Amino acid sequence: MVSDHNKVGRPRSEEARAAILHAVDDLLVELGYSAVTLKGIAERAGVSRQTVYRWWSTKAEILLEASAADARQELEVPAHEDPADDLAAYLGALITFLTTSDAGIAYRALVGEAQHDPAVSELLRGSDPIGESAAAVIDRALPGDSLLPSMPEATAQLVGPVFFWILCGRDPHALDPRQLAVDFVRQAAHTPAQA
Amino acid sequence: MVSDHNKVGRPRSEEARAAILHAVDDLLVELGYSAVTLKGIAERAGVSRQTVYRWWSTKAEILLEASAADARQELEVPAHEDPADDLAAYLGALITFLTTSDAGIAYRALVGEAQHDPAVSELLRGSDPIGESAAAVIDRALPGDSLLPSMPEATAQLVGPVFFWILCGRDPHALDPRQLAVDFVRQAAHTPAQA
Amino acid sequence: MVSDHNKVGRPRSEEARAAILHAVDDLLVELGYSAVTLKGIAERAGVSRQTVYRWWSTKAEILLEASAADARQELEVPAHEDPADDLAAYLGALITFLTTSDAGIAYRALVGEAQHDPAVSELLRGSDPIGESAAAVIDRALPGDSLLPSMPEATAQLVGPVFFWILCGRDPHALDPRQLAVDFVRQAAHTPAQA
Amino acid sequence: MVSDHNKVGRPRSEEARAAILHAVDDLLVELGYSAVTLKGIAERAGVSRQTVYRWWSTKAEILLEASAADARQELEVPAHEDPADDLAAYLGALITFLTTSDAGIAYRALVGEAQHDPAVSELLRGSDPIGESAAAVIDRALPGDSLLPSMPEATAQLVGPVFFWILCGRDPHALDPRQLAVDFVRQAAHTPAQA
DNA sequence: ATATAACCGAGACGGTACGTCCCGTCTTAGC
DNA sequence: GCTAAGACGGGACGTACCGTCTCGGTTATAT
Repeated sequence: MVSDHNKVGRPRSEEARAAILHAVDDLLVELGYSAVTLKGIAERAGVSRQTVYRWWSTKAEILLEASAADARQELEVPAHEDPADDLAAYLGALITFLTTSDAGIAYRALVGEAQHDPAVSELLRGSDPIGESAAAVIDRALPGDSLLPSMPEATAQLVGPVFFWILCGRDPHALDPRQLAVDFVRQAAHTPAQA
Repeated sequence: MVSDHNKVGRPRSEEARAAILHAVDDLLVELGYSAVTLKGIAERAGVSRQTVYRWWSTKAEILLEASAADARQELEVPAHEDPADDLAAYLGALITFLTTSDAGIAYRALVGEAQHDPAVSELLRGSDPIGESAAAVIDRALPGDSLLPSMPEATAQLVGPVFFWILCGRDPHALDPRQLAVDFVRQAAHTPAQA
Repeated sequence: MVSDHNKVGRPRSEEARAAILHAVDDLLVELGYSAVTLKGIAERAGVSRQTVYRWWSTKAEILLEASAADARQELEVPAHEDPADDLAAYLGALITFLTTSDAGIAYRALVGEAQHDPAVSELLRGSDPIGESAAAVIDRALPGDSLLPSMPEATAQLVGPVFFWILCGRDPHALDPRQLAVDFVRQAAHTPAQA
Repeated sequence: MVSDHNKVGRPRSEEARAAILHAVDDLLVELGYSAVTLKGIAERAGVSRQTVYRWWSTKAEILLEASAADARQELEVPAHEDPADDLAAYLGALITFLTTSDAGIAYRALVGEAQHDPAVSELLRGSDPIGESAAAVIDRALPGDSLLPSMPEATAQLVGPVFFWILCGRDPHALDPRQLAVDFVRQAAHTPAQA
């Protein structure tokens, strides 16, 4: 099969899809999450409202699709030899992501919405750029470690402080990624195997 | 000063105030944050819409006033002799607060809204039950510690993992407060004094 | 052109339009002008409020559209041979219109509103059932008369007394259309041609 | 009796009364009838809302009290020898009153309101500056005339054309008071005595 | 002198309509 | 069958004014 549309009738407009994803990105930055409306997205994208509804149900879904790939990419950091350096670089990237990146603003908005709306919470559970990137970097920096059996908790211990700090609206410049990384390494090193 | 109203004109109705705060609490639990409306609050409270607007600007403000005292109270835990026990008990209370308490649901909704709305973020910065309670319990469990110079960061390290875990919608039963407390104590014990 | 809608998008609902016009008519008679509200019209018509606002700006506009055709029809009277009879029949119809007809009540309400609101005044100037019908009947009863150069003033002289009498709330049964018609004919007969 | 208040308790404040009457006059001219509110009157007068409600029920009542005396005075015109001159002078004053005088604007607003509200209609029937002034001037210009038995109708015939013309929003400069007066005199002269 | 009574201002109260915005759905015509 | 356009019923928004009420305070007469 050479095409995956329904084979009958007009195919889905790829231009419309892209226009919508760009529009939602732009509007989020310009107006903030709560001022983004499906009506506004459609108008900005030069697309009819029905076309948006045909492919997505909520603005959260559109936003997730528009930002997920960017998020994943922005949280990939080059490797460092020293584990603490590696983790510190990652935490620095995480701080930048959560505070200044468009995709990060989208991500925070989605986490925020998830606190009000179980559907968004479910959506997010299927797409967890922070958890995945943190697991990857821990695995790289501290390979073969006894942490692995409890990796999800370890990722929470790594990113949790930064996440809490920023979502509570504190000044991100007061955070010291290197210190956090060092603390994490020390703590992890002594964690006994969970056999 | 014994009364804080303007002393001229009809005094504010304490009944209306209480009815509104109760209504917003009830509605949050029944309908969820995004389905709570100022109109609905007024109707549930048996109060005119204007009376709500006279004293609050947004549902976030009402919700904060309705839940702040409860939150503070629910995050106070009895002391334990062993520092790790003390911190573990606190983290257990925090998990319960964030996942099952009405005030905790309100708090999560507010943190969520703060990601969309800078005004709510500002509001929350002035009322931080988790940060305050965490600082208090650290100070109690690890007194005179070298942590004190960087207490805000220390609180983030203590509560961050739990906060991240729950706000991302993961299963709270998978968390082990005791293990998190032990990790925190070990990490704190080796933190060098910050000159 | 066979249809006057924009030809793109869903066409205007003729049912909604008719329901609104009927509703405003009914409500005017039941409640009186000042108790008619756009909200009430929409509810009575079983229509959303926005649908009313989409097509009209004020209740005056709706009322005018709802009553103009009726007014015009009610002020057409069969011809009489004798000019005084013709004019008297017209004045009788005018009295009935202004005091008992639904369209007449609407018309009086609009003239009343025009005293408060220049927009309504402007609206009425573009739709003047009394002036037009009076001009027609004068032209029919006293054809080729020297009145024609000053027809608007002549119509005012014909209908003015009735109009004043009724709008000031006096008893319409005390009016004698025949006498007024005779007076008007005599006065008109002697009016010199206006060169 | 030297004072007509209840003789016990604080007497009515004459300053408040005057301030209210001035305020309603000013506001009518500045904003137009429909934008005049009891709230606005009270604020402009520097008076509490309750004080207004204590003495008047509606803005129509206040407006009537504020303008009736002025209306009566503005419609008194010096006598002329020639009856047609006398009536023409009166009609000129009437046109000026209805189109440019503050009291006349108030009067038109009240007549307008009377078309919506029977209470205002009743109110006006008890205070009819145009009818009274017209009757007086007819009696003066055409004394002992056979018109007297039907004076109310005669006043309607005199003022009706002007009243209709202006309330329908036509250009008052197009009116010729002298011509109207002449027509009225001719018509009246031939009216047979009403047995 | 001191009640008592009616007034006054200020301003909160429940209520209701305003006009606007967005929701999600629908009904067209056109491609 | 998808698309753009746009009307539809619905409902919350925040504001304004309604008429009423409850305060503290003022100014009279009547004891």
